[in-house]
Amino acid sequence: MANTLIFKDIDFSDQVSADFLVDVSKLMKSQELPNKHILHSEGTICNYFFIIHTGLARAYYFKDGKDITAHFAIENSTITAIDSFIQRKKSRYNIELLEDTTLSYIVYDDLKKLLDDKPHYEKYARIFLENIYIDIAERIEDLLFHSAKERYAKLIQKFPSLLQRVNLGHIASYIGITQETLSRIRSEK
Amino acid sequence: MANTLIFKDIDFSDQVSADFLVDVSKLMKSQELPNKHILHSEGTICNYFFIIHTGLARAYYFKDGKDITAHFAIENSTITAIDSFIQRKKSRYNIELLEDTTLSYIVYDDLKKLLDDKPHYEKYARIFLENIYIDIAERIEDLLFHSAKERYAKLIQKFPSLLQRVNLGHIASYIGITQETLSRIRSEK
DNA sequence: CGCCGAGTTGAACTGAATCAAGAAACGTGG
DNA sequence: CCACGTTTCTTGATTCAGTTCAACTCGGCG
Repeated sequence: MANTLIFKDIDFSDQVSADFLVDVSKLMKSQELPNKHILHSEGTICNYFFIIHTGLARAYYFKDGKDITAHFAIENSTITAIDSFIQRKKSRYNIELLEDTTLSYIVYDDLKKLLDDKPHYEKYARIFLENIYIDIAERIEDLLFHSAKERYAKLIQKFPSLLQRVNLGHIASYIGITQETLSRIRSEK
Repeated sequence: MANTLIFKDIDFSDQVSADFLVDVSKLMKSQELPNKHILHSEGTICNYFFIIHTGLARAYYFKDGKDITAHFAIENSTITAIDSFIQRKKSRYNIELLEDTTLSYIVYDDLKKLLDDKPHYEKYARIFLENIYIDIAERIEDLLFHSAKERYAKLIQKFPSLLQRVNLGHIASYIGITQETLSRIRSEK
């Protein structure tokens, strides 16, 4: 059943009750969208929480004119303009598809209503946030203590397919280095 | 009333209902503890969530033998070994007091029981995590795009008192630079 | 008085950025 | 299916921020 896979990427589904999955599923809509499709544009409030079933998306923003990737979402991963989705204010992120993609999404107001109606579901929102918090804390340590080469190696280990599917420039900005440096790292091994 | 200040540091109290604060307060215990007191030691599971009323604490860990500060908690701030408190596994963090401190704490099991008994309180746990997530995401951007000098300036702006109260070595490791570099930054202005 | 932790300063080194120029791959229209 | 322009990737030379290692200063405090 596809629903049980919804949160696979965040090791979440095993912590979620069946009734929650059923209720969420009812609110979710599916779509197939082509490569390069824009899921969200900066400067607007993001009202969608996306789950990628097949394909690939990335969240990015512009820093001093440079395109910086903040997040990749591969199969069975989630993506949203998290700043905006949480804080209900204009987002600095854009989200685009990097491949033809099938995805589901839930609308913020529907999710909010569900959580208001069934407050015991808040627990799962909490667990989701706990998980992404632990993830992001790991990334900080990565940036503080690992060299460009190590960060690249870790990324590829975690998402082996990314290298074949994504521009080097996007990977480079994701791990906080320039494309030239990434190119050199790749060539030396 | 002290309770309404509990979560001041995370801009949280305005989002919390009075009944939640009352219930939490009942579970909290207060203590006065001296400078250098160890609140938590690495390798153990952390069962406490601390709120600093007066004084100062820091969470730190050892990386290649070096003492790295991960978090400071000043007045009205919260601190715990977040990895352990969330995941219920041994922590890599130590938490120590840097000044004589008065604090309150809540025990994990009590908090869990409260959330189980009154699931609608989960909402506040969620909001707390949303807030610290946004904070930590900001720190990532800081590390990616700001120079040592800029990171130092931002920290001092955010916590002006820290400079007078904390060793330079702790501040340096918190912003991801060596003590020598921090010393040079400080001398040049 | 002498020690000790904390902070400073200097010199050499290094990982990665920047700038610039080519090479390869890609896709779009004829 | 080829040709051409655009985007992506590589390579080289130079520069720079920050590290490392080492020595030195300063202010307390037993």
